[in-house]
Amino acid sequence: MTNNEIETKWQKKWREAKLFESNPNEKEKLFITVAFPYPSGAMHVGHGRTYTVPDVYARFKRMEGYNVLFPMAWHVTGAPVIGIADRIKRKDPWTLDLYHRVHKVPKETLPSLEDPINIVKYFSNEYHEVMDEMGYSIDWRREFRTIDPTYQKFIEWQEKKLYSLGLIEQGEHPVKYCPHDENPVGDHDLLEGEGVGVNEITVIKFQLDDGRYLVPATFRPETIFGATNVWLNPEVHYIEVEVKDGISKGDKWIMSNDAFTNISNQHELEIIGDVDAKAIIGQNVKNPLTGAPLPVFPASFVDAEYGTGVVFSEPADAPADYMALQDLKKNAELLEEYGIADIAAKTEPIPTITVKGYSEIPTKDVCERLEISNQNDPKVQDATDELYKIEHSKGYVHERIEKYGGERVAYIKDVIKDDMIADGLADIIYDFAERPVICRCGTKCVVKIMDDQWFLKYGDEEWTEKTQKLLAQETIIPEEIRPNFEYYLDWLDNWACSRRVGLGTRVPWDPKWLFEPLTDSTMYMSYYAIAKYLRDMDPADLNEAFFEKVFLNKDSDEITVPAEKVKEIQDEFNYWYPLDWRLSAKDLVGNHLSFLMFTHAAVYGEENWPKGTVVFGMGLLEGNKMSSSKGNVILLRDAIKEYTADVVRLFLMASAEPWQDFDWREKEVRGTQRRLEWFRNFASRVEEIKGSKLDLSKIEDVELERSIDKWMISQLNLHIKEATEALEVFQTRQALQHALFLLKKDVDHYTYRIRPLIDKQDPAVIYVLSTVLDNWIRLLAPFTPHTCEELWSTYGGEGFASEAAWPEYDESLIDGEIEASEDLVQNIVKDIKEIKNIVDKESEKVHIYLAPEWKWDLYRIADEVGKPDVGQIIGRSIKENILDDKKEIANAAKKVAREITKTKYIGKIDEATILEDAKDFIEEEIASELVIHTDDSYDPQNKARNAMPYKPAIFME
RNA sequence: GCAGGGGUGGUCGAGCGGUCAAAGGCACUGGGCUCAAAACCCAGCGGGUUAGUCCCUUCGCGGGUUCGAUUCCCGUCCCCUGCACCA
Repeated sequence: MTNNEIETKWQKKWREAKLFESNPNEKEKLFITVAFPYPSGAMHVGHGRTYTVPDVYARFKRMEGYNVLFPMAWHVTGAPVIGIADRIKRKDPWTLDLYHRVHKVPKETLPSLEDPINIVKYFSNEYHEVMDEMGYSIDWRREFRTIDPTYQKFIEWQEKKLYSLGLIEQGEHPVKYCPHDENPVGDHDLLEGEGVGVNEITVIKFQLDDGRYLVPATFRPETIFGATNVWLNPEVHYIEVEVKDGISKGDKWIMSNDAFTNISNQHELEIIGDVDAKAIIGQNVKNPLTGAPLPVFPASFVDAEYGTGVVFSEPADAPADYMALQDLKKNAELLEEYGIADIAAKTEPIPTITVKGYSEIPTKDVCERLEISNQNDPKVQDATDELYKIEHSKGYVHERIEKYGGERVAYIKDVIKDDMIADGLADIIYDFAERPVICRCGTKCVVKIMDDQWFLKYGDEEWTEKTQKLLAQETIIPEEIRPNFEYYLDWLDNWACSRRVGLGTRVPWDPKWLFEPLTDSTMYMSYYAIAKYLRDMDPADLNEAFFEKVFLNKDSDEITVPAEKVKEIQDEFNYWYPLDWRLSAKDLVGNHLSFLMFTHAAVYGEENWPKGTVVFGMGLLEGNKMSSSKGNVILLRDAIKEYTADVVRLFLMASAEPWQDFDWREKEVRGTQRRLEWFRNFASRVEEIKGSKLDLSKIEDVELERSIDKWMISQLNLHIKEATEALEVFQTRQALQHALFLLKKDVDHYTYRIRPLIDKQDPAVIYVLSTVLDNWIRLLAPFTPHTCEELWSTYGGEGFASEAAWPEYDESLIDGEIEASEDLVQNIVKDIKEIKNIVDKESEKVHIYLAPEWKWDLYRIADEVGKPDVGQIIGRSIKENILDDKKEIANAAKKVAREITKTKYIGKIDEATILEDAKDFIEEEIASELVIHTDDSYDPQNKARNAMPYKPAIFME
């Protein structure tokens, strides 16, 4: 049988034994969940890590005696698959290639993915299979998809609950939007413009004499006091529109045709007709705040696509305006064409913002310093950035300006904006911070205002406070990210929770909307707890009254389910809740994980608040970020075929802690594979050494005499202890460091040490190795369950390894003296070898001298003093009279003072016995005869006085 | 910009007041096993020096606290992640 076949065999046995179907019982429960996948593509090794961590923990806890529930389901809600299906339907080559080549969907299956439902079905089925192939200990009876009718009933209840608590309200919101798809778009829907923000821009209304408005858009409403003119670009197509809604209703605005495309998604606008920019240039508009007449001038830097395509000029603080004004004054042809020579000559920057380190006209300083030549010079952007930043943070409104003069820019700009809006002098539009923003369908995106959007009020103060309380009582792993959570909970504002397009559950009180995916996934752990009942029930029975009773114990006569059934379901919920651990990736801290906390805080009492959250890092592939869309992934299924599930699991758990980024490097994976192979070989070697059938359930007890045997048992217990403690807090890497790598090192050392006994069927060796193996199989069972089951059954373990008891360590067997003993032996060997290396002549006999009693006293005293204080050490030693020769004491004390900070003092050890015990080994290692002296009766070269505790003196003859 | 995290040897990555020239892996070097290779085992892996020693340099950079700092404090430079309507 190949290793892959062995794995399949055990998966089948587990399934047949219903090993992971968890029902309430008298044991202590443990409920662990991990963010369920959105199955829009194949599972890769990055996902593998995400789901292996909870599995390892679940298996570990099961072995510790807990009744563990580890469920799984499919988050199929949302819009992305709609877009994917659409692109497959349109035969978009990039998408087809991605799904065929990267996600490995067979060619003949591809056409069926034109239906979004089939995409999520196809991949959730695949996920399920691959999770089985990975050996996950999931209770599949609780599997569901988020569009199952029963789940939708649950979501309806949940959201109505929040609605009734006043935590959902209606409002308006700007979103990135694709006019072609008629749907808001997220970053992953974009061809270009990922991460581009949406900015709010103030539109200031400058009225022409005929009553129409030029409507420049600006980030800097405070510079309105320095406005000298308005710019239009004669090359741009302008139109006149009538505003049909909002605070500017009835206004007639002039803007660029390109701007209209965007703004018409935010305001209801009616096109009146084209406008000839040339006819307006030269006319005057009125500064809405000061009433001053301002001329309209031509400028080429004006971008038709940005804002409104109209710009007001503030040459004192906007470098582009300053340069455009300079350019205009020099351009006789233009001045003549529009008959604006006189007025242009009179137009000068007006000091408006004062900022330390700059003159009254900061643009002049900057443009001259950067040697900007004209308005289309790319350096204009640098100048603008510099001034915007410095004036925003350190600028003040000029003293000459009434009402706002002397105020900080950062503070007053919003005041000025709000004042103008209140007075009907300004309005708001939204635009992208950068362009272009292009949808995957190829259409340019716009900013649209969704005005009957539903919001979850995560900005609500009381709710936030309660959620902070929930967070405070949770265990967060790693603890360092707690401040992140605290920050996010406060920062989160109202969340648009409804969508028009996608898969999902309809808003019960406003069915044209669907709940978006981050909203219908905040409480499903509750659903898991009872899912095994609901799957066979009639959705019609799952009314609000039912859920209120099950989750919140509220009685009602509207419950249609038989009372005893309700009771059973309710009991199960109460058994599993609260959730013990929630696991999810780092990038969900600011939304999903926080939302989960909000929802639980709102709906449940403290007794049902989640108790712990674990946050994951990302996956790298040979040092590069893993990404399906870039094709830079290894599919989990391929990895299993290549290396087996156990190797994949082991590598993922050993290469990094869960919250760190791991790096899938083939070379290291191969190394892991060899390590596991070594472990299997070790098991068979133990049987070989025993010389007869190995039965781990019947290991014969042996009283250990040799130090090295005790040492091995001590190390075993130490590693069990360390691994257990690490695993308790999800440190899978640290746990494996002990449970596999360091233990292996020690076993290597042990077998090396006892190698002359290896084929002598020494009872102690057999006992030690059998005991190691017995514990070791169980220690690794959570990580490499298939291999461990196989070894367990081969070598006589009882029942499933998955159900065996987690190894217990015996603190009393972890023996510092034994450790020190072995160190002593190793150091002697090392020292002798080193001396042999330096002195090139061969020696037949090596004498070693042990430290006399009084030096041990000295060491003890130094340890009591605790710091390298030679005076104090000598003083105390003399007082205790450890030796008559005070000079000797002083000499040794100096040495000890230095040593004491480098050695751990564990008390006196019986060096003579230890060395005698290891004499054969040492002699073989040094290839000489060894003579151990406890006194200096034979000491021709006077070496004995060098002896110190833990460090005998050496004389080579 | 705001917030959070981080800079360790050829490399990945532990350590977070003394036991640290710094765990473990990988790479590399020497040795064993073998006809040979892989695997496996032993040893070395900053520099110099030595009867097992000691010295110098080193944990981004510069200061400080301490008998003692990779570990604590201050400053400084650099890097990564998140900043939303999206799974």
